Amino acid sequence: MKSNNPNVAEMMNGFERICKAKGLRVTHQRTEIFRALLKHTDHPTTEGVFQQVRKHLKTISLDTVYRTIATFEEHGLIRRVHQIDNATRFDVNISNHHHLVCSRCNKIEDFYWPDFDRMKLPKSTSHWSGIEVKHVVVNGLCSTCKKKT
Amino acid sequence: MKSNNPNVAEMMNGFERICKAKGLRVTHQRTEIFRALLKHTDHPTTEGVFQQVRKHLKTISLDTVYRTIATFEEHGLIRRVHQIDNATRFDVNISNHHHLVCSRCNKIEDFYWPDFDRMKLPKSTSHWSGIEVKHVVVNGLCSTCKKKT
DNA sequence: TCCTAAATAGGAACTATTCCACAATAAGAC
DNA sequence: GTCTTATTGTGGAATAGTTCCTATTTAGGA
Repeated sequence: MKSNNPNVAEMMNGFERICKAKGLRVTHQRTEIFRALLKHTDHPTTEGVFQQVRKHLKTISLDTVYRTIATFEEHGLIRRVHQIDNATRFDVNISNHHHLVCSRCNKIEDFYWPDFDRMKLPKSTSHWSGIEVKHVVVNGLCSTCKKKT
Repeated sequence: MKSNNPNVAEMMNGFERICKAKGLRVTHQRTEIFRALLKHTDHPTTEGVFQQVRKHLKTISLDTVYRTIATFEEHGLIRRVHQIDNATRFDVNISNHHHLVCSRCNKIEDFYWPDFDRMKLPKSTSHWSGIEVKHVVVNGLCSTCKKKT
């Protein structure tokens, strides 16, 4: 069983179904953008997706890719990779710790998890080397935002 | 024992020591920037650090903060919070999975870790709610970069 | 105290991203 | 097939985060 890419055709069907269910028009552009995202599981940048899609749809505009990706994100079809906003953030705390990130206000809170720290990575990661840090990121609502709900 | 902020004065001494050991000049600016980072454990942005430092050092330039932070990062004094580069990246893979990030080429590879997925978060995170995703990020060298070493 | 390489200030430049307005297009309901 | 309306292309302009450039300043060794 291929884990990453079980069946592009099937996923594309799913995509159409979801679009219709959400009242999103299934346009050529959206289809191609989604297909590009399915095909390139290496977490491309928006620019990268644009380059890919342009191979099939010469007239696509970068703005459309941005807009479409934002739409997909809103509807939970894709997710942005562990990034909070566009600003780089820093950490003086070099000790082993992990992060809770508030989905609403972007606040980051540290937490400790020794049970996790003791765990060994699965075998499937052994082709990588020089692993210094393993780090858990959890998304949720911080106590302040929770109250405001 | 206060875990985050054991003793600012002591940390500042450590800071000077490390700078000297590494041949870094202990400038006013660096000192203030490091102090600001120690004081604000909420993972500020560079802009945030700049604002803080400016309270004490009116003439500091934003660029200095950027350069200094980069220097600190190079020398392992601080660490950037789970972010790869400035481009937003996406993920169609909504299933539970985790990321290996190459410290050299920024490649992201997915891996699976069911043992981790089954774990329950520690009690210290229970004041947060609506936690949908917990996600491991591992930094290391991908097999391609490993060969080039 | 003097000297020199390292570091800084300030502003310009660059990059990723978003926004805009409006005409042209095309999806999907009928 | 027709109609309505969401979506797209265009191209430029705005924004935000970050980096670059150069003249000037300064830390720290001699």
